[in-house]
Amino acid sequence: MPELPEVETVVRLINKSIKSKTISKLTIINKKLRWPIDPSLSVYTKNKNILEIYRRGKHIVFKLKNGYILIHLGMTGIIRFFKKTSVKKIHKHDHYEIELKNKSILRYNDVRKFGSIHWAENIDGHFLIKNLGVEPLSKKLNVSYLYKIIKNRSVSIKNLIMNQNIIVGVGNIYACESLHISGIKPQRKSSSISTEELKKLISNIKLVLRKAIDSGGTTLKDFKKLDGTPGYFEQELLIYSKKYCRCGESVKNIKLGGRSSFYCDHCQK
DNA sequence: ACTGGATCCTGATCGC
DNA sequence: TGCGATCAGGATCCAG
Repeated sequence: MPELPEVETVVRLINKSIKSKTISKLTIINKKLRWPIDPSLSVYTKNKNILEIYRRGKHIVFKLKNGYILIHLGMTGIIRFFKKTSVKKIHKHDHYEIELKNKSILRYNDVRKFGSIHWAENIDGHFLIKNLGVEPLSKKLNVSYLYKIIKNRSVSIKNLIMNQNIIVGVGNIYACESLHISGIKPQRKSSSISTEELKKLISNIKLVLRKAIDSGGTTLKDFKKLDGTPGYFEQELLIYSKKYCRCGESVKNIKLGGRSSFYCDHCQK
């Protein structure tokens, strides 16, 4: 489910929803995730104040006084928010929950178990964070930064912009969309991209992500619901999962790095 | 150092 | 209707 805009939306909604800033307890329901959940998380977070909740790449970060909770949603991670009094039943794929002082609860559910939760005393040194690339919506993503990287790379440009060590937050859908709008075929070798094309690509990555955040903000209101299978940005997609391009040409779907890659032979060079 | 492919897991959907 | 194959918005690990 989650690329940068979805994670950003979830973070904003959590910030908006939670009234109490104190964690009363963190309970592990099923520790089997991408990495087994460290039981110490419950100890470190008990009765701690939340100083800040923010996003880094596709990670959700809870900053506490004594360290950080790092949450990744994987493919199918969902965070539900509810009052303790209204919900008690544990659902099949629930993995942990964070209870706040005022009895509201954030509960994590993940069908495919590709998500994760970690404790980090020092976030910058954490193995999931330390090698992350630049935030795409920041000024750090610019032509000179990316040109230095692409000029010596033979990997496809789509896989390159999805590489979290280079740019964070861009996943399969938004990679396809950005390349489509930029008129670039996803399978092109990174080194073959001209500076003109790169300039276009960078500004379109930013554009697509911003638009998706905007629409996520208005349509993802029901993220509390477990069945909140998101359809938010879907209506705005131009190429991902489409049969036909706007130009009328049928859309091609090839595998790159094992992922479906949609493009239009006519509109993308 | 870089690259493509296999891999983790469950459930929905597709084709026969 | 049933059943196996395929696919899913992620990212790590591993061999070459």
